[in-house]
This record gives sequence, structure tokens and C-alpha cells, in this order.
Amino acid sequence: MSVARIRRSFFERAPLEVGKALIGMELGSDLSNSACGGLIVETEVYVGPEDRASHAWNARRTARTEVLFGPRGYAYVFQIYGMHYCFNIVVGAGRVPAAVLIRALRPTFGLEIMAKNRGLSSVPANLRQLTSGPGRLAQALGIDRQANGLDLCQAPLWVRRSPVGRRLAAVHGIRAGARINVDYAGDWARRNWRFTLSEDRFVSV
DNA sequence: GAGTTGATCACT
DNA sequence: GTGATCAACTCT
Repeated sequence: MSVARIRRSFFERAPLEVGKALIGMELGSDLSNSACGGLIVETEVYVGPEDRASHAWNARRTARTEVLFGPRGYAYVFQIYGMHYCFNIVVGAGRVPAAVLIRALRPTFGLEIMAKNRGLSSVPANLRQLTSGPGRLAQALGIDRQANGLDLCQAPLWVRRSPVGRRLAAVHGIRAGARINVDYAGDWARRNWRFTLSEDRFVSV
């Protein structure tokens, strides 16, 4: 599959701006030797060191968070609850440690691959099982710790504009709400830094 | 409500 | 170096 990848400058903007702009764009993967992916319908933004909910809170710089301090447009992948992976994109101006978590996709291609990656015997009747939720979509796209640090402008993992997605966002609109499962972050948990394609059935619960 | 494991941190 | 704590989730 020939893919016109996105320019790095797309990611080199204010984190909230990128988090919103990603809604309706395509996320694709060749990590399983056959292309699969879908349209991004849900994101969460972690703005930087001041954000109590961020792994980079208080400028915490460790082996795990290292890629957050590097160039924009790279994958930040971490394991959570001992068994799931979350896929993020490093974004922002300069090298502030900010990222956008991709929380849900509307699956559009390579459905068989994604079903297999998810451990399902066939493509499920309810496609929400494939990519609705950060852990689910990472598994569906074959993303694990090995994908950490991949350059999304070159690697077999890409983001690109989608005319269909752009239209969906224009017609249905984008909603901002509170981020999920970050109650430990106090006031920061209440900021409306989660973006969803309004009314989309593939948005996670 | 349980599962599961690595990162992080507060200690020696 | 060692041990305790717990997490940006999923499935039953």
C-alpha cells in the first residue's frame, strides 16, 4: 500500500490543537505485515510537565518517558495494568514532553488482520470489539513495546488525512470532555482535554 | 471485581 | 540494591 505520510510540522503545534486535529484522520499500521487501521474518533491530550495526569508531570524524565522529550511525531507506547498497551503521539512546540493518546478508531481496512491480532477467530459482528478503547486498538494494530519510539513520518505506522474523516468531523462535530481514568490528577482531571467525534458509535465508553 | 507486570519511589 | 505500590484498561 502506497501511503502519503503526513509532514512532521503537523505535530509541531500546540498539543490541544493537534489532539483536536487528529479526529477524523487515518491511523494505519503495517506492523503485522499487512495493512490495517481506521479513522481516529477519540483522543486525549497530556499537555506537559504542569499536567498532573501526565507521565511527564513535574518534568519527570525516565527511561520510560524519554521519547516524550525527543522530536515530535514519534510513538510513545507504554504498558498499563500489566497487560495492555497504550499508543500515543509525541506532539507540541519545541520539546515540551506532551502527547496525544489515541483512544478509539472507526475500523476501515484490514479488519481480518485486526480481528486476528485481537485473538478473535473472525471479524466480529460488532466492530467496536476491534478498536474502541486504547488497549484494544493497540492490540488490533500490532502495537506493543517494540513500537515505542517509531517515527510516524517514516515507520510502518502512519497518520494521514482522510477526506471521509474530515467530512465526518465537519458534519458531526467534535466534542470536548474530561479525560478518562485520571482521577488521581485532582483538578487536572476535570480539564476538557478528551476529544471525540460527536455521537460516533466507535468512541469508547 | 479480578487479572498482571514493569516502572517508580522510598527506603536500606 | 530491595521491596511496596499502583497504573492514561479489558473482560466476565
